[in-house]
Amino acid sequence: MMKINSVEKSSTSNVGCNISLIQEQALFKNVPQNRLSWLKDLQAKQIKVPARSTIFKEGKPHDYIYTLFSGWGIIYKTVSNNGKRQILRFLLPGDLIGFQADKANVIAYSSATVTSSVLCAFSRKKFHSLLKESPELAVRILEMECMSMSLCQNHLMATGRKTARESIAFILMELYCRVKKQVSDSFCEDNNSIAFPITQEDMGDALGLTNIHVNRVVNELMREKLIYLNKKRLTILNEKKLSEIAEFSPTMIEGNTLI
Amino acid sequence: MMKINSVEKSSTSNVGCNISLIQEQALFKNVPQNRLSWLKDLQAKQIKVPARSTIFKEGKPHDYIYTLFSGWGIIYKTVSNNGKRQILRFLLPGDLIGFQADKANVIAYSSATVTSSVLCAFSRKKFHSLLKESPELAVRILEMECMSMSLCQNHLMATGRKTARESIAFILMELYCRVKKQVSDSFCEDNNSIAFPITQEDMGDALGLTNIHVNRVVNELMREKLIYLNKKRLTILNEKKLSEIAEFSPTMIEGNTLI
DNA sequence: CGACCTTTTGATTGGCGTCAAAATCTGTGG
DNA sequence: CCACAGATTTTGACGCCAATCAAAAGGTCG
Repeated sequence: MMKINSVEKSSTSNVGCNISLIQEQALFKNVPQNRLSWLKDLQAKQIKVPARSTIFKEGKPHDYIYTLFSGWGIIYKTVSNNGKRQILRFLLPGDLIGFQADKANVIAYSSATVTSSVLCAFSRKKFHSLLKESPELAVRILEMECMSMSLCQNHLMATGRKTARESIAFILMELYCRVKKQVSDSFCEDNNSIAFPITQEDMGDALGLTNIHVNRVVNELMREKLIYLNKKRLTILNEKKLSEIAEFSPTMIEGNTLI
Repeated sequence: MMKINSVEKSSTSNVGCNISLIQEQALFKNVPQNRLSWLKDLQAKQIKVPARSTIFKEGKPHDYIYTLFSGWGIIYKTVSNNGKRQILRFLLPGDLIGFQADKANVIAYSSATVTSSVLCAFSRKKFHSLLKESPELAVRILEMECMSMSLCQNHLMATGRKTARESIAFILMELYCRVKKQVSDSFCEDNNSIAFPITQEDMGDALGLTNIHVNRVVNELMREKLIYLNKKRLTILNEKKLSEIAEFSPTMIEGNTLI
């Protein structure tokens, strides 16, 4: 599995606040137009970040929260006594990054990009003060955090009580469906296929397995003609069978609206 | 590990709405007095439930959400092809139960009591409509869900990337500190000791281990004089050493206030 | 083209599961 | 208050899934 080795580069090109840009974000789906004027104060900035670079590090204070505009990312924690990495979640466009933090703005996990990505950064302080003013925003964040919680619980279930074969089938189906739902770019115009930029080592670090064992299982699934995975592209050849092995259902990634 | 076997009993004694009772709840910590009048509409009911009984079942619609007044509980999921159980979280007094649900009020996990317990039930529908009216409540729920998310992420880290010894040390420390923080009854007046009603099978089902292996590791920790676990009581004999093994820090269970 | 990722294959090891059964604890009813 | 049934803990023998170690092959990008 991946041991600690962090890349520290980030080319930031600030674009300033742009309401129409902000409105596109899943985050502000239910916030009424007249409430969006508040967002000027957030001084949102667009940031372009290269692949495999750190967004923030666990244990350090960090004054921004982000939404992912384009690209893939991860949040993860590191076991300090042996350097092993646990990926907590794969981030896709529209996802919120780094909302949870303690009183000193310290985040308990790290975040990094997988592909080159575009982030939208918000001041945490201003974001928090906005929560008071806009119940819609608070509820919207709550909806998103509930979705993240479900992902985390299913992930825990896979890691704790499923075999390598079952849990690998599970994240493949989960990521496939999340991409189909959240991303609508040229990468996924094929019918049963998505761009799949994560490595087998990433998959192992998400599921508590080694890249070597992930490789053996992935090849087994390919020999059985359930999937085809090659050159950063995943094709689901037998969605029904794979879902059965995984005990995956698309309802698992449907969010809920609270208001 | 525990395979599916559910007890279905619940002696409900409704007490009706009681504002002073509601105010005591962690849930309403920051909600101003004048906003609490809304809560009359929630028609909160107190329910006394015996040990080891089901509160709700995964996959079924359920119209109430709860706070745990007294006692211990769990939320869990079941792998349907083999009946294995994954405990997602141990519930302690003050915890919110069953907030996440889909559009049809279906909850993705089950909940059960460990000890005999007192719950406070709220109508989900009325609770949701209250979210609109009271930003304080929405933010308070958000704070609680962020805390739950942290617990889930640490739990995933333990299950995915820690050894049995490390992850068992971890949940012992986590539960010990959570009880010390959340519970202030006669059960925990001893200095390094708490009432600890869960079985070794429960611990295994939380960490993806068998009760047999949990037993071997627990006895190893006892031989090393790090803990003493007997008759549903846990004593931490060497908190420093145990925390090191677990990579546990009390900051992990400190929540944050957003407003 | 060369350095570094990432994937792949093989051999071996070990942590934890499985199976089986005894010992101990706990709660309940007579 | 004791007796008994079921739950929980404990012990031992054995097996297997996935880790580890090692190294080659294939990809990717500056």
